[in-house]
Amino acid sequence: MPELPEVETVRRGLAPAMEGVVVERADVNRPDLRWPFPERMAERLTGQRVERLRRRSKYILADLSGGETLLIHLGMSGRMTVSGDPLGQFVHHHPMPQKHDHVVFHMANGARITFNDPRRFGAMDLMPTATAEQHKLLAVLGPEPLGNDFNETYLIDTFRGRATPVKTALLDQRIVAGLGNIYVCEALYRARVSPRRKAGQISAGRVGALVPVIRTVLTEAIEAGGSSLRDFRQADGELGYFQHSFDVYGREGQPCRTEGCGAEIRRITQSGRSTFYCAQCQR
DNA sequence: CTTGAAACCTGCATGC
DNA sequence: TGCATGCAGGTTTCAA
Repeated sequence: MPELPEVETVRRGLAPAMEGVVVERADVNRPDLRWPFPERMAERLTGQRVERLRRRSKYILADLSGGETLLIHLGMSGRMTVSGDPLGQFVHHHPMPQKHDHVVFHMANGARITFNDPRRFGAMDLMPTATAEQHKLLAVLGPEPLGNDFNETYLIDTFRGRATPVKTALLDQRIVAGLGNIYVCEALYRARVSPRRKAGQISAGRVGALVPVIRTVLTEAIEAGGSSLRDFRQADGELGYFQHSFDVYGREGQPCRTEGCGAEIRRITQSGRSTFYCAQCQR
């Protein structure tokens, strides 16, 4: 499910309940998600204070007082829920345990963080904070799309000579880390670039123009997530999933919203994923 | 090297 | 009602 904006929203929602707070207990209800949990994970978390919650791409990183960092990935269906926060920012009491509640963190401030993931494509791992960036899963990632290393020059250079469709290229986390199927479709629509176009075949000017569009699409989504954070505090405490208004994603057969267009949004399959676009506007 | 397909797993909507 | 099919916001691993 979650792309960069959703993961950032989860991080921001978890922060007030977790940062500076000791993990009193961790319930690990099964041996693995996508991979086995790290050795003695529950014990290694117990008694640790969460110093800081960070995000890298779609990963949440919790730096712990003992020098280790907990890495969390939500996969396709991972969800985090906060309950019982004593400040009353979240749901007051704890919900009934649900199917697929795989890990539960009991915080010393009374907050309870529940990780639920039906498909179990998510992951957790522990590593030394000092070398976190060298973790196998993080080392292969390209630049953050909202960071300075992701710029016009970089993208033009990286696309040069590539035969792969631009849609597939932007989905490649080694090129830019954090975009997923929804926001790639939305960004290409806004940039009026056809998802079928080969990355290396697009003019430098149009490739460069993708950079600010990607930034805008992600930033707007993060802001929408921020609004949802304020709203759901008295709701169910689930973080990260908020009301989206997409221009193309999931709108197959519906009219293009571009002024004076109205063509039907199409769905095609590219490297096994659905792509939504307007064949009229995107060239 | 690049590119594409398969694999991991459950749930839900749709159609017969 | 059951059952089969196809789809889902991700990423690694393997094959070509």
